[in-house]
This record gives sequence, structure tokens and C-alpha cells, in this order.
Amino acid sequence: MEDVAARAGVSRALVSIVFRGAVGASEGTRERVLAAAADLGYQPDRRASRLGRTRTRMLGVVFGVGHAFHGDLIDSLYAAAAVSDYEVVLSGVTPRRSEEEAVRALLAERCEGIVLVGSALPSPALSELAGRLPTVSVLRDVRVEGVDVVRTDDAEGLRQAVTHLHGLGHRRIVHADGGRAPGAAQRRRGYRSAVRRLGLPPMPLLPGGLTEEDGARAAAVLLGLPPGEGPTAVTAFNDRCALGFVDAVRRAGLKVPEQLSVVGFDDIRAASYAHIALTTVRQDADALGRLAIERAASRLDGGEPPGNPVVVAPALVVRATTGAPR
Amino acid sequence: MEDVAARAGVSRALVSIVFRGAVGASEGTRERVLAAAADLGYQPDRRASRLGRTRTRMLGVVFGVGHAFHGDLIDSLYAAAAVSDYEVVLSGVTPRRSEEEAVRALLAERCEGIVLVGSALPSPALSELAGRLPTVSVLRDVRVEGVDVVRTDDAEGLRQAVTHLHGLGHRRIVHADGGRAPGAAQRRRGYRSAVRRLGLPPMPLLPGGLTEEDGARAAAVLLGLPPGEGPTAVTAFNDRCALGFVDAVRRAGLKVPEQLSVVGFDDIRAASYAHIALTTVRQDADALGRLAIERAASRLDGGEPPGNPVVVAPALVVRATTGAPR
DNA sequence: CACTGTAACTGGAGCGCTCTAGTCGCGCGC
DNA sequence: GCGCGCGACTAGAGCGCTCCAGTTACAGTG
Repeated sequence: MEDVAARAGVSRALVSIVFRGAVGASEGTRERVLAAAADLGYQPDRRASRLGRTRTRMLGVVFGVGHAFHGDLIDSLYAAAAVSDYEVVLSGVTPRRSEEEAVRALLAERCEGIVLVGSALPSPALSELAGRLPTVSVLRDVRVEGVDVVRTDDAEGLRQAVTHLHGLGHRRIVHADGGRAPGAAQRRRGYRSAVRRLGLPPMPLLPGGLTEEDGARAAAVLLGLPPGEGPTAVTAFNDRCALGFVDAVRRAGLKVPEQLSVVGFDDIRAASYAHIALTTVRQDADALGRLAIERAASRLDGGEPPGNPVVVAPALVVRATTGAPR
Repeated sequence: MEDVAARAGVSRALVSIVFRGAVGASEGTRERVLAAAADLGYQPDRRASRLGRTRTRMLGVVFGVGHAFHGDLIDSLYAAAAVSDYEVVLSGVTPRRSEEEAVRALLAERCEGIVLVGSALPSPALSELAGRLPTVSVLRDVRVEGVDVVRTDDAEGLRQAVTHLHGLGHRRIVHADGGRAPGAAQRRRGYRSAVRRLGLPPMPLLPGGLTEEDGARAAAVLLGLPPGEGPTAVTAFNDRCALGFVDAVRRAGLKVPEQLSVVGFDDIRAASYAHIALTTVRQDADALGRLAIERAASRLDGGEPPGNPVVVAPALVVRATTGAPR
């Protein structure tokens, strides 16, 4: 920086002004500084810049690496943060790196706020975290003082799925459950309330989960049911579960959607592939990411208390795995 | 830090020593400092620590968020970096965030080395990058001065796949190509050399790609072939492609493996699910990650020039999508 | 018992920025 | 012609650490 200043014939402070895009530098000087920096291959050091600044303007994001839907969300978070002039710092959760560790790393960086994607942190930990800095939980609904929640209206999504199936003429609709996964409880609730409201026969849940394998397991349970007792349609916890489920029942000789209709949840990219064409409930990754950043930013800048949990509306996407029961 | 020092009745320098785990603090003092820090909820600021230090000991990692195999690799990178006492800094590539941008962010952080996972950067950019700091390309083979490459022996993987199929009695084996994806050229080459060596009839490539959709497209091409001209076995560019392919041909009524055998590449988690049970060529994510870190670390610390491209042996995993031709 | 070596600890100068409180010209209004 | 305001620019004190050069205390040595 010193060198750039010398080369441009100005003070270090001026170089700083130019690189921060702050006011107080004439157009000519600005150009000279930029030219000098280019000649010298100078690029400001963000570490130092953050140290000197009062605010770091960093938002930490904890996510599961390799999770398709988390990836979609990260894309949206990066974009939204750029708009609010925040910088996102990624901290991944992997089989060998726990969420606690991921959070700790972000705290040591002095992030100003933290976004947890599909967090599995226990409430006390969340509560402590929220006491230290603005915390927003995306996808997972938590009732913890100080933690902002941004999520899809999971219950509504399942209501839409069930209503769609009911509209096609299905009456025996079963839900492949997500267990303790984020959003699973709400989806369960949405399924039950829709079934009740539409006057459909209540049916036991199928044990599901969030992977294809869980879906296949649910399929095995369904296939083991006495004939005539099985459902004509299934709502799955998520797309991966639905995909595994469809694959397994087809393998067993059932035709989808002719003999069994299936609805997923998320609308991951694979769901839209022509050969899969899964009917599913779409989560709006873009809105979720944007709102998460806005939540954190408003706590940080605005000061006005963010309202209740932010709930994003899901949208049913009808493709080729649902149809009228035979 | 000042406060912690005061509370423990020592100097700031001593607190620093304790937190860095450096020598020069008695056991008693160490405990007192730690206790004081705990009372005050103090945690050292990494930004400042990195600034003060001569070395940042940060390794930047550029990866595609949401890519299943990249996720496996990140896990391994985190683990390996911890061993060498380096810190990994993630920078994701998403539809809206280019690889160039991801790299730029890491440079501004003053990473000491950079690991590119499945990079698509053009050679000149790689070359320039390698000129600035140790650069290692994982998965993608590049012939650029100064860039270390850590990859799977893709050609060998395909040789194993073809040999396995040949051993089962297949003669008409076709490859669903990966186009310009990292590793695709080598896999193509491995396929061709194996076919030649085993004296099998050369067959035109199937246009594939790296997603399920590409696999399904390859399946469509295969299904359009005149009967008798089609292959009895297919090697796919990767698992996702293989999965899409299997799904599509089954949908068309073909039985896998009875009428058509299929081999994937990568061994992503989904490949091992019981209901999928894809025969595939396993890439050793753990070894790849470890070697990538070692490469960078040896350039940084050792000074001894790292050797030729590091090639990790793949391993065929036989599951249920391959069998003898009928 | 002076002398050395060592372990434990401290002071203070950086690291590369930011940012406040200035200084310096200069055009403008009255 | 004097004061004033304003834009352009600078000096220098941080930010929270690290790390080097000491200093001190104390056991060991001849």
C-alpha cells in the first residue's frame, strides 16, 4: 500500500479511500492510484481491512457440504449478501467436522451474524449463540429466543400435495415421514391436517428419512402391506426420499403414476430432469436465502426488531409422478 | 486480551503464548490464563492473529457447492489440513458466482496456497495463479507449469471397468462420454485402450455428461440403435450419469443387469444404497484430499520440489448392475 | 560464591489496513 | 478584500494480535 501511494504520489490514506470507494478523492487521483496498483499488482488485504474497520461486515454460513439443496441456498446467500454489502464466510459441516466446530470457526473470525442452514444444534446451544450475535436458522424451525427463523411453510406444502392428490381422486394417501429432520414435524402436521380436513381415512406414517435409501426402505414397508390396505398415493418427506421410493416400487413392478402416485418436496434439480419428472413441492431457495440475509442485516444495521418467523410459501410443481388412481 | 491478562495477573504476551500453545508458560500460569479467559468469555481473534503472524497458514479451497463428490473431498481436506496445522478457507462456485470470483476472494484473504477442486479455469489463468502461490488442481489434470495435480488414475479406472465386463463375457461394450468434464478425456482413453488390448470391437461413444439427465440422454441414443447393434454393457462417465442411464433404460423395459450391464465412476454415496447397488469405480476421496494438502504444504514448508502429477489408484466396486450377458 | 544457563515472563514494535481530526488551497458572496 | 465553506488530501493513532529482544529469578556448576 505504501508503495502504491508512493508511486501515485499520494498518501496511504488516499489509497485506502480509493480502494474503499469512499468519497474524498478526485477522479484524476483515483485513476492514478488504480493505475499504480495495477502496475504493482497490489490488492488490498482483507484481513487487515477488517481489523481496522469497526465492523467486519462478515456473515458466517454453516451448511452441509454436498447437500444439493444447501448448494442452491448458498448460491442465493452469496447473491443476497453482495446486495447488502456483506461478505459471506462459509463453514462446512462434514462427517468429520461437527456443526459446533463449524460455528466455533466462524466466531473466531468475528463474524457479525451467523446463518445456520438446516441446523441440528440443540436449543441451548442456539440460545447461547443468539445471545452473542444475530443468528438465523434457515429451513429448521426453532422456538428459541433471539433466533430468527426463515423457512418454507412446510405444513402448507404438504396440504398442497395432499389436496392435489385428493383432486385427482385419491383417498388413501400416506406420508413417508422425515423423522427428526428439519421441517419433518411441520410436514407431518400439514399432511394430517389436510387429511382430516378433506375427510380422508387416516393412515399410519411410513418410516422415511432424507436420503434415497430411506425412501427405498419406506417402499419396502409399503410393499409389505396386505393388498387392498395400501395407499394409492404417497407424499414423501423430500425429493431424495421420493426418488428412492419411486425407484424401489418400480423395481417391484408397480407403475408410477398408474398404480401409485408420488409427490416429493424441495424441487431439487434432479426432480426436474425429464426422465424423472417428479411432482413435488418447490421450496424457494432464492427467497429463503434473501430473507435470511435480510434478517441478519436488519438486526445488525436496522436495529428494528425482526418480526415473527419468516415463512416462505411453497409451490406445487406438477410433473409426471402423479395421476388419477386406477 | 488485555482484560484476560489483567485478570490472570500476567502480560498480554503471556496470554498470546498460552493460546498459541507455544512454549514459555508454566503449567500454573497456563491454567490461570485459561480460567480467566473462560470467565470473560474470551476467544482470540483469528483475523488479528493472522495479521500479526508472518505466515497465515491458510489454504483456500475452491469447490462447486452441492456437488456430492466435492463434499466428500472437502471432508477429507478439512481433516488433512488439521493434521498439517493449516486452516482451510472455503470459497464456493455457484451458478451466479464464477470460479474467477471465488479465487479472487481467496487471494484477498492472503491464503498461502490454493486447492482447486474440479477446476474449469483456463490454462493461462491457472498459470498466473501458480505464479503467485502454490496451486493444486484436484480431479482435473492440467499440464501447466507450477500447478500440482492430484487426481485419480481415470484411465486405469476405465480399464478396470472394461476388464471386469470382459471377464463377465461382454464383448460389445460402449462408453457414455463425459465431454469436457474433468477426467473425461482420460476415461475415454482408458476405455479405448482397454477395448483395443482385449481385442473387442470398437464402438462409437455415447454422448453423456456429468448429470443424471445426461445419462438419460445417452440411454435414449442407445435405445434408438437398431437391434443387434447395441452394446451389452455400458461404462458411464460418472455415477450420476450411470444412475440416470440405468433409470432410463429400465423405464424403457430393459433389465439391468440381465439385458444390459452398467458401470459408473466415483462411488458417490448414492451408488452404495441397497436399492441402487451400482457397480462403479471408486475414487479415493480421502487420499485425494490428503495428497492435495500435502502437495501444497510441501511447497510451502518443505521447499523440496513436489514430483510429477500425483495419481491415485481407483478401485472397482462390484455391486448389482453388472452381470454376464444373456 | 561468582558465573552461567535456562525457564518464565514482559515491553514494545510491528502486521496492513481504517478513520478521525486535521491542513491546505481555492472559489464565492457580500 | 475578508471570511467562509468545501473538496482534496495527509498525519497518525488505533484494530488485536505476534514475536523479538530483553529482564528476572533461580537452580546448577566449578
